[in-house]
Amino acid sequence: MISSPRRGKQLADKVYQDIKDDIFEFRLLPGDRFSENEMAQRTGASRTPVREALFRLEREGYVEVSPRNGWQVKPFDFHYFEELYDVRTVLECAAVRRLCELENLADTLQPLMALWSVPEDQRLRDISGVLNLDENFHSELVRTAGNGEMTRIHQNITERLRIIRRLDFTKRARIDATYDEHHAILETILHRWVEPAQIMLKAHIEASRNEVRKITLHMLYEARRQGSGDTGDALPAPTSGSRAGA
Amino acid sequence: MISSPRRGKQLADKVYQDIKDDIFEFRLLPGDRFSENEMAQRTGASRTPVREALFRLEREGYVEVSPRNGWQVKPFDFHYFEELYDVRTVLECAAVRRLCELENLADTLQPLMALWSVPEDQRLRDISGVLNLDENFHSELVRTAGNGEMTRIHQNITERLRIIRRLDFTKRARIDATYDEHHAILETILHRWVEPAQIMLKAHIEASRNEVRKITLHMLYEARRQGSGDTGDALPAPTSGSRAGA
DNA sequence: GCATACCTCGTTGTATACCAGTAGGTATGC
DNA sequence: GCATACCTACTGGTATACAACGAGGTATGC
Repeated sequence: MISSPRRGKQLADKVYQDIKDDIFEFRLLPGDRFSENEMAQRTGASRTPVREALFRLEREGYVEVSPRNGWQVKPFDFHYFEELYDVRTVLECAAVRRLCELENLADTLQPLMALWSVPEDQRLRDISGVLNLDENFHSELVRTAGNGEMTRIHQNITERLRIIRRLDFTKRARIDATYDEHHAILETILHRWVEPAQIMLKAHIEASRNEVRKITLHMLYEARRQGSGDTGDALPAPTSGSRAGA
Repeated sequence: MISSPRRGKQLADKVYQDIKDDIFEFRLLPGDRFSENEMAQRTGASRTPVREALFRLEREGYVEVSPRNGWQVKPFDFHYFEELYDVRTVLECAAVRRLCELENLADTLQPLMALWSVPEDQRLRDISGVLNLDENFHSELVRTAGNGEMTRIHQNITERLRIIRRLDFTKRARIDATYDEHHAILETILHRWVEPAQIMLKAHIEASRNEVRKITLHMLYEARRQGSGDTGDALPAPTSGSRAGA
């Protein structure tokens, strides 16, 4: 059994994924500071693979380094998330246009169609499952459009938004809406109605985005309530108890 | 005199820039292979900063590594460049739409307008100068639209396309056209005519892209003429004399 | 009590030493 | 002559040692 075609960087990759998971699971909180040595101990690796992992995470916008002063998990920047949503919308609308111009549209869209036209009683009900499915829908929409670079960029944005979409605590109410909207969007694309499909997609993303805005306001309120007032649009680590080590 | 606010990673940054320049100036040719030790000698640094630089270049798509088999400059992949052009067009068209919806449009666009409505006798004539200006026009168009993330992504794409746009040997014939088209696009945006402006912009990019296509065909022809026939869409290092070291 | 200067400790940045795996040449058996 | 198996040299991956720099605490002068 060949485990993977490229064996190199096993540790660095593992450390990268570990830290990223820690951030996504909020074991590392936005604002938390740590040093390379701490992280090396925490992950059991040496500084070299840790640094490589951190540099990748830095480029992807999850952490930042001050030259001789340690690292920190980037505080939430909601303005930045808003911008990401905008770019995401632009890319997906472009994908829709491209899809509508495809020759073998029906065949291409068939797999997605199958996923999203299941009868009501066979729909997934659990939140995280639907969240995954939803993410997959949008990714596939772009991927199916056929531009690899656009797919890569969209994937990157999706991942960066995931941390905040995971907070979407009111999602349960929107599960059925999600199924219906996705199905409707696909149908519209199948009819090659470009503008209507784009409008529907925009509205769909906007809905999800409004959830995020609610969370934003809630978190800002919480942060202001218990913290000092100097946190404009950033959410600091709530207490000093959220140490990275241990 | 404070040379720079962040002093860290001086060597790694320098090495990164050096290698990138080598690639852009074709001192390192697409397909060239090299090891980390060679590159360390070549740049005078140790492997650590060299590796950091290479990882960055890898993520940006300029080089690739095979685990225990050395690095190589990524061969030209014209399909990939085509995709980048597509994404670029999508982003810039979105920027145009956003610009047309701006409140203080005239003020915002004023600097660009000043640059591109100079009388004929004051226009730049040298190729590389106009190339820079042209790149700047498109970057500013996006930046002015106000989405930082979109700007960042667009900037990244622009840089990746630069290596091939530098080959645009027929540009001289298009200098006047470039000035005229940029000016016209700006005027159209000022009138808030979204679709016309987008169409003009698309056509403008398409023209530049056709130059690239010509180069593509030419280079493929050259590569096939002197190399073996197994290079589908990749351009290998022409001869074994293009060694990285020395 | 306060400001300032110094010193220490911890941080990242860089260099080097060590490890593991692979490609490719070479020798050997047929 | 050919195929196969081994062996070596070189690769990137990882760990560690060393250097330079900065923040922050502490002591000292006022």
